[in-house]
Amino acid sequence: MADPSFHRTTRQREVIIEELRASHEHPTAAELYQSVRRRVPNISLGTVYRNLDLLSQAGMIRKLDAAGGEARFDGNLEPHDHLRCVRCGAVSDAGRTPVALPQDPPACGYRLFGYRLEFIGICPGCWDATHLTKAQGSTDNVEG
Amino acid sequence: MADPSFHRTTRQREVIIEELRASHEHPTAAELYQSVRRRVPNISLGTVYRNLDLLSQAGMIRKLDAAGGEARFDGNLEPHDHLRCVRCGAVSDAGRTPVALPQDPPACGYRLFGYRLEFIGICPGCWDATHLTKAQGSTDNVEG
DNA sequence: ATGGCTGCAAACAGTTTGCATGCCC
DNA sequence: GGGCATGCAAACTGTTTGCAGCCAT
Repeated sequence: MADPSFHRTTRQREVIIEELRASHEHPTAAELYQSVRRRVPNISLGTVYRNLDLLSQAGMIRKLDAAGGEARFDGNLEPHDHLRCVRCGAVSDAGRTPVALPQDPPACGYRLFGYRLEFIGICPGCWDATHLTKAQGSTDNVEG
Repeated sequence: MADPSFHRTTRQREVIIEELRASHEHPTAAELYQSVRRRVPNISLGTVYRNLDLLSQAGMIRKLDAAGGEARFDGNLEPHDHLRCVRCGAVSDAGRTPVALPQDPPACGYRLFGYRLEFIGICPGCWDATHLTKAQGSTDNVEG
């Protein structure tokens, strides 16, 4: 968990990066595992996790948050924001909305170097589902 | 997980809300469990989880994300942003930085109703630790 | 009294880790 | 050849859930 300086180039690692870069769906570790498995059939889930961890610490991929649930990963390093569906947890890309870092943090004392902006809403699929069937209202509380 | 209309008033529930409202530290479920336990000694962790879930679905508290790790909870319903320490995971309050919701979502089709803004950085404590001892560089990748 | 709520503990899901072996440098 | 990386599986952590009894309404 410490010095991330030197890394070997293994087939597993290459394919993991490729698949993640190719996907725009912000896959979970398990999802990525499935797609990588098609090209490296006997890769193990543990290896996927180990590499995702390594790569995100090396700054080669981004790790997204998810409350209690599964982490999602993003191969797109361009600064950009996300749209998250409160209903199904899907994450879509959005452009970058510029936000100025707080310059005069009264007493926060934090060294800031970035921000994470996520728009909260309901994705088209879930919206339709809700408005066709009289669906249930399981909308975990939203911040905003 | 559905109809959040009617809830009873139990001592456990009251204390959970009170402790959460009183804390400005965005405690995890386990941390909250500890502080509630001082007033309701034989409450169970399961009850804490059940209530946190209920309350957040009722909109009475906020549930914060945490990648892979523990969820944190916020009793402050005022719209506000957060400062998150990449090193230790601590979460502090920040004011509200106004951000306009994307008005012309080209093809996103999302129904948006809020956003979540988190400034990423290193908290005073971790910063000091890093600069006193030649600490390790475990900085999970940051978004922004 | 009635059914939502609780404590307890077992079950789960996602993630991490130890170990022996394999393969990149 | 040396040591990082892998596959496998067990271990862990955080969270959820089934059940029998309790208590607010």
